[in-house]
Amino acid sequence: MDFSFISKTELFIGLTAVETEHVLSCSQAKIKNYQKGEYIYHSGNKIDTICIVLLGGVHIVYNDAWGNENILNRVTRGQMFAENNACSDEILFTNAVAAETSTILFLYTEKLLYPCHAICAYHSKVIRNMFLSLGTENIKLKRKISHTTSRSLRQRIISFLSFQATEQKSFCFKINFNRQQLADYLCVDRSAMSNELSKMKKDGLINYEKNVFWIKDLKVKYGV
Amino acid sequence: MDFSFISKTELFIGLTAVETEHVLSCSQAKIKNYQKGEYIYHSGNKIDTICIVLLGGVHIVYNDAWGNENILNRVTRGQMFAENNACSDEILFTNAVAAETSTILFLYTEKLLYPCHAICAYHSKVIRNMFLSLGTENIKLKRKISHTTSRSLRQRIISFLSFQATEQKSFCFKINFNRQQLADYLCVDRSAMSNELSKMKKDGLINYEKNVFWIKDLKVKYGV
DNA sequence: ACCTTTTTGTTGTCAAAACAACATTATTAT
DNA sequence: ATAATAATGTTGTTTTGACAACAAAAAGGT
Repeated sequence: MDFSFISKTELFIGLTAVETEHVLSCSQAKIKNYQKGEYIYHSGNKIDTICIVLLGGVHIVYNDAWGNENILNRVTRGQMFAENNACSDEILFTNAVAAETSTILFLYTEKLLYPCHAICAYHSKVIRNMFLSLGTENIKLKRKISHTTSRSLRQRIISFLSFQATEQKSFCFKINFNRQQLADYLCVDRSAMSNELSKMKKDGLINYEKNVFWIKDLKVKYGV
Repeated sequence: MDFSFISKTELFIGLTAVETEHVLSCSQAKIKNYQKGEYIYHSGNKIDTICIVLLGGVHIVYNDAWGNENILNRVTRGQMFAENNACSDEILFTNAVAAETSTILFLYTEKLLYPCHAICAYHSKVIRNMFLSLGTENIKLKRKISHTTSRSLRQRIISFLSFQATEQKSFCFKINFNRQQLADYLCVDRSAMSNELSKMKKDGLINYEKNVFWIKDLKVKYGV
């Protein structure tokens, strides 16, 4: 393992190669190789490791429930990914796919971020709480951004509903927003949104009754 | 200080009142009282403390460069605020104002989140890096959301330019996006944005030349 | 200097979505 | 049960901003 290189990445800045090696060994870091196209993680799952690209490149890919694909980001050598999910208990809403033959370093949050010698157990718990808080909030913010970047009202709704389906692991699910709250969340007008929902129902894309929604028309592939 | 209460807040979950007291004393936590309307922090500054509301309530307020005010959030008893800025080196883009007579607990990030006994100094550095990373990302995400929640193109531009002015502490500043990048960031069409910029120039709100912008006409309110 | 490519600005058209106003259906209280 | 209130759906009008197509200016290369 190239500790010198790793010690220059964002997470290990300030540590020497030797110190980095020490941390990695006591954190049970793991390395794995991926062929182009192989999945590193899948949307809908939870993870407990931070990932760093040692070789190659990774695409962070978003797939909605109707199968539309969108590459959100390309992560290259030295860059970290999945760190927010690794710090929270939220499910992933993207897939990570090797864009080419790649080597990925996996670091267990549990080992890496919570001091190994529990000298100051109180602090350790506070640190844990804080990471959980920041990580979780980050995920929620990213999710909101991903649901509101589309310029079209229908796409925003699709994005939101797709996530609900993923989260609840079912194409039939209940949402916790009322219409006004959902409109606010998606940054759109309530009546326009209601109208668009009607149209989507007419078009056979979805069905709903009150706050229960069904995603239909799934001839199109879903989530791989 | 009501350690029992504090031990039930997000940051101290899992700690007993006694453990919480221990952490707070070794973290040099400070308490301060505020009258209604007093500022707890100001937009444009940096902070090194996490804040928790012990009594009263706090408004997180956003002011754009033209003076329009917008209450983004109300933080009540037991809730934490400013934690992301405290974990990053980014400037605040909101003000925190006491909504009523309030008591605020200030916790130094430095003392609180980096273990007091430097038994495992390597880990300590990694933790620091990780907090910096998560906190900074958080701020950037929030900033983007705040610039894109407005439904109007002009308001989005105003929001973005206002922040630039705050960040660069000047009503004349250079932006690091080209037009296409800015449009992507604000989730709008480039040509529509260019057009709106022209109109804003005609309306005397701003002036610009290439990537240098001036905010003008600071008396006029907009978009009320 | 010249040509090529990229970036930015301008204009007109059109569709999408905001907005307004009201109808209908739930929900809650009395 | 009935009235009152809130939430949701529907329709028509108006406005905004996306989109397309092109012009002008700037940047980069030879």
